[in-house]
Amino acid sequence: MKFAKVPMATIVRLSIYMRTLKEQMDCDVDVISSERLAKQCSVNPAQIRKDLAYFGDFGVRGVGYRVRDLVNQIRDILGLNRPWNLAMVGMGDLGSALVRHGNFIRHGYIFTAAFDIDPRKVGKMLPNGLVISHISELEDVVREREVHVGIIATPPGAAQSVANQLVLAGINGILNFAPVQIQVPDCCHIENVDFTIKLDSIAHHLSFGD
Amino acid sequence: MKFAKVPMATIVRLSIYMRTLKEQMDCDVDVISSERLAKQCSVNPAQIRKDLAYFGDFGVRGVGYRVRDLVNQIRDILGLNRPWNLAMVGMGDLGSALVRHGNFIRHGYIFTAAFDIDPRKVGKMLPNGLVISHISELEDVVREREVHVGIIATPPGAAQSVANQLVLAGINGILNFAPVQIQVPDCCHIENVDFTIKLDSIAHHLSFGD
DNA sequence: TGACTTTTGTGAATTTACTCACATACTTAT
DNA sequence: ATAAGTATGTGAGTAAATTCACAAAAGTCA
Repeated sequence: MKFAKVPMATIVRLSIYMRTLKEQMDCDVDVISSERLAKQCSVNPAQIRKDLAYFGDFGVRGVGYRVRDLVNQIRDILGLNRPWNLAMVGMGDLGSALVRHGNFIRHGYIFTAAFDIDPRKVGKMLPNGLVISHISELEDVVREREVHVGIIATPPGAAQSVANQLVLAGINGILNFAPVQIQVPDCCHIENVDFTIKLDSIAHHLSFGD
Repeated sequence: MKFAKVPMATIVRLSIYMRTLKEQMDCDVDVISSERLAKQCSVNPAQIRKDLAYFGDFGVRGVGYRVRDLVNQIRDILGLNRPWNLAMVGMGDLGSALVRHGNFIRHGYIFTAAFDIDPRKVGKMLPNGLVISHISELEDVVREREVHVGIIATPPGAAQSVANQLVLAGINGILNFAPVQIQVPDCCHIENVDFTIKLDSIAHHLSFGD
């Protein structure tokens, strides 16, 4: 195992590898080569081997990688071998859809809180049993329910203020769906999910080729 | 204006610059320096100047950039000076929320079609007047309504098949919300929106610091 | 007009990331 | 036991992206 600085891009790719490996597991594939995995993930085989080499020797020469073992290794590398509690802030169309979306559960993430500023929504129970809290209670509820990651799905204008409150409540990880650039202190890691930016890339591509 | 190869990352940043510049316009800011814009976008000022320099000289030395002009310039660079028609495939929770979401409209994108495989959903009219079509009609409807970009919000298992149909219908741009790696021919540009991957990055970060 | 301030545009330096190519190690078959 | 066949792990080479640092250009004010 080495201790060189790991590129951020490697971490992202590890997630992709894990997802693809899980699919393979479902198809009863026991062992996979970097070449085959690479094809499925649309990356270079050497890239995969190098990405994994940052963290140890997980393969068997002449054979490949044992799928189940590698999934577990990557799970450990990413820190997914423990529960992570999420809080959704902003229960509009998008926020509600995301909370209901099975994808978070499937990957081991659990919503333990949901907030909205609209008093009419507060108190309502979601299909998963979660009750919506008012945003004024954010700090208390976040601490009480040990929320690790805050998800922002508010209108753009409210996003920065919500982020501030989350940071104040001790949150160090934010997933932001609001289409604004949010400023957070260094202690807090923020990731943006911004589909209009992705659409813009597509528009550019359609307009001007590569 | 130069003709060097433009990094993909530059295109993504241009979207971010444009969004931030629009916010500034709303605050009646006429002129902005690369330094100030950089701070708001959390990038290096030289990065901004270099990104813009790929496409021309848009600034005034000693002054900065005229906000309104720069927004227009970036709009042209990204190919957003024309309408783009979208089709949503998969009208579950997420797909429905996205179609209702104001963010696409605000950026000039228009949904001209929506598809689902569930016969009970077909024929229903959405708030914006759009009627859901059955996925079997995808090719015809896509051509008829001149859809430019297909958005996939189906369950993972259906995503690849939907992508194939979209490509067959002549679509060259896909925005994929399904958490699977989709293979498309080179003629088609695909962007993935994958929030569990982003969450994994956050989990890693929370577990192991930087 | 000319000195001073500001901020762009950009070549050069640096940092970061990716790919190649091959020695190494493991399996299988004879 | 040995040779043949595969696929990993990695040093070296390549490519790409970012940041630095400063000359050039525009504005301001005496």
